[in-house]
Amino acid sequence: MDGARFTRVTLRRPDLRIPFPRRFAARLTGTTVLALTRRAKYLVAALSSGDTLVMHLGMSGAFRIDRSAPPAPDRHDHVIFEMSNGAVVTFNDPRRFGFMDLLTPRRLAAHPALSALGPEPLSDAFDAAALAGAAAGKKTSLKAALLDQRVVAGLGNIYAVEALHRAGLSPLRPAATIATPLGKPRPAAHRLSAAIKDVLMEAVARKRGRVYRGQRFRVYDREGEACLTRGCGGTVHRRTQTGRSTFYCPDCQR
DNA sequence: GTTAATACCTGTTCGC
DNA sequence: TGCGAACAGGTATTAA
Repeated sequence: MDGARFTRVTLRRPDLRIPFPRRFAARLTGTTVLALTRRAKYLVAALSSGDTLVMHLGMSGAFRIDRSAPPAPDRHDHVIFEMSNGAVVTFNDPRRFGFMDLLTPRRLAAHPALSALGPEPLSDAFDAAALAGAAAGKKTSLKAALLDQRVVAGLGNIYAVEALHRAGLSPLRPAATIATPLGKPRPAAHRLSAAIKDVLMEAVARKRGRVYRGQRFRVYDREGEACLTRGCGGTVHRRTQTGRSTFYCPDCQR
């Protein structure tokens, strides 16, 4: 998409999860994509107009790229970008949990979610020290801290649960317990930061990110089943934390 | 300032 | 079989 220009933008409804900004299509049309990047779970397109197109797939969103005439849109094709290079980019989102926004430089800099994002989990900037520093002093649970995008960017419920299980850490323990009073990493912070990287790298390698149900995890969605930790013999439990399902083994996750 | 709870949305699954 | 309730996800918003 880099270098391509929006020749036509079609909105097939006025909103996704939230309304499109005013004059969305008009402000995009004629601008060129200077760079397309990702930050946390956001897709970010820097535009020749100076604005920034921010896109989020929610949980069921997907882009389809057609190099020739696209098929007739179905009822979940919500946005159609026709590009100067001939590509037609269609955003499809059955559950409509995604969203798009078009930010001026001023609004981008002041964006409360984007500007406060923590480090990318697969980057060198994310390690035990960074994790411990972010968790130190927090009053919330370790699980809730992992879902806080200011602590680590882009981790979702399933992989937070999987990483805690792999690290042998209880999701219920206070986040601050992985750090010393001075914010230095305890052994738990080393195990957890490594587990997060492992879980994400394996997920990327599998390239099956769209399949949630039916996919087998080590602990997620396995309530009542045997814990898979070697030599554990425990049973997977389930509970709700901050409105999201947590799966864990009380025997091997401390 | 921090943390928790709610709203948003609809395809799928579950229980009666 | 059919129907309605519950559920899942991430973030913006509101409340505590």
